[in-house]
This record gives sequence, C-alpha cells and structure tokens, in this order.
Amino acid sequence: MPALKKTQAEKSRVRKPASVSRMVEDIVGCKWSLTVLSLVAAGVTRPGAMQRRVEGLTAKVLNERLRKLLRFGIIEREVFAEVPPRVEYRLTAFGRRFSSVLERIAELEEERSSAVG
Amino acid sequence: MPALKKTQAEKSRVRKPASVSRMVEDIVGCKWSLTVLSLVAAGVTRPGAMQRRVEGLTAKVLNERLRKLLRFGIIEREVFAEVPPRVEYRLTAFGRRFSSVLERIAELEEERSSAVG
DNA sequence: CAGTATCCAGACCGATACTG
DNA sequence: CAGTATCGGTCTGGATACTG
Repeated sequence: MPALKKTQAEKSRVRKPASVSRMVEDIVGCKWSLTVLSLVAAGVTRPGAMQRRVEGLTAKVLNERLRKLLRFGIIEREVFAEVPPRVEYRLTAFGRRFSSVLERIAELEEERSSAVG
Repeated sequence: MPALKKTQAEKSRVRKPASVSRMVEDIVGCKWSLTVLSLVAAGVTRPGAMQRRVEGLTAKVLNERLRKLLRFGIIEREVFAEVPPRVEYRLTAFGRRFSSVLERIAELEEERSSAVG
C-alpha cells in the first residue's frame, strides 16, 4: 500500500521524553492512578491490601498503574523472599514531592464544600 | 436476550457526582486539558487564538475541552453580539484555585531538573 | 499472593466537512 | 469566527482465566 501518510497511531506515538506535565497526563489520566497513588502514599504497601480497600479495582489494572508509577520513579518496589510471596511498594523521595501536589486536591475539595456559594 | 448482567458501559456510567478528584481524573486525563486550561489561565481567551497557539489542536477537541471545563465551573463563557461572532473564556474564582494546584507541577519540574541526581 | 494474557466494549482523538 | 456532526483508528479498562 501507498502508506505515504502516517496513521494517527504513528503520530501520537511521537511523545516527548518525560516532562512532569506528561507524567500528570499519563498518570492522573488513567482512571485509577490517583487512587493507587494515594493508597501508597497512605502507607498501603501491598497489592492485595490495595485491592481489598478499593472496590472495582482489578489486579490487572492495579498492576498496570503500579508499573507506570514505578517507571516514573514515583514509587519503589521491594520483594521479600518469603512464602507466600510478598511485595511492598512505597513512595520515593520524588514521589513524596509529586504526591504532595496531588494532595492539594483534597484541600481544594474542603475549601469548596465549605464555601458559601 | 437475557441481559441479566450489566454491560461494562452501564457500570462505568455509574459515576459519583463530581468530587474534585474526579475532576482531575476527568480533566487532566484528557490529552489536551492541561494545555487548554493553561491557555485560559494565561489570558488567551478566544478559541481561535488558542488554536493558533497550539499546533495539532483541532476545533472539535478544543471545544470538547472547553465544554468540560465549563461544566466543572472552572472557566466561564462570555458571548459578544458582534460580527464576526466573538466569544471569550476566562477562569472563574474556583478555576483560579484549581489551576494553582496544577501550576505546582511546573514548580516540581524545575525542582527536579535543578536536582543533583 | 503477585503478576500476566486475552477478549471486548467504550472513551478519546484526529480528519474532514458543515452550519450559524 | 465559533461550534457541531460523522467516521474511523487506537487505547484504556473490566471480566475472566491462568502461572509462579
């Protein structure tokens, strides 16, 4: 085929490296990212615990989110050589800074509900 | 058909009213939302000007974003009875607070690039 | 318990053409 | 200039079943 014209997919795959703005688009953009990030920030370290806390969160999606947060250096993963297998996720230093940005959202929420109008 | 089981669509349409967290998921989640919001925040009020500033932004998508921001009460719309028709968008008071949260992202970016590691 | 593979519906987005 | 309609491609996310 001619293929002289790039498909939409090819075009949108041309994504810039990794600005923090892109991270936000990418992370927060996914339906469960805020949830997962706030779980880790709240000290819920194990995937099983996260799933139990959040109704509707499947292992597949949870894992996808965790991978993405890992890739961006927002969380870190620790594996324990135990039976049954245990894994823990925690915020990195950068992750703490990053998540503090998102925590402002909760503040906004309060400001809003306590507003007059 | 039996239809005893809800489709995914039916389920995902059961969305909670409009917490600020949902807004962020919804707004930032859209590829162009940060862009559009920052344009308005920067004082670019007219759709035409926005399109000229951002390469790749179509009228359709721009309008979708503006509608969503309107719906959330983040921006407001003003129509002028002129020829040719003129419309302007501006941040609401809430929109200013909301966008200040997202502006922190730019700060994070600087913090990061000026970091040692 | 942690993680992955597959299938499929729906959301998002780009291109294009069109109306007021 | 502002805004909408339609079509089609791609990606995300949910259900499910499975491996180490």
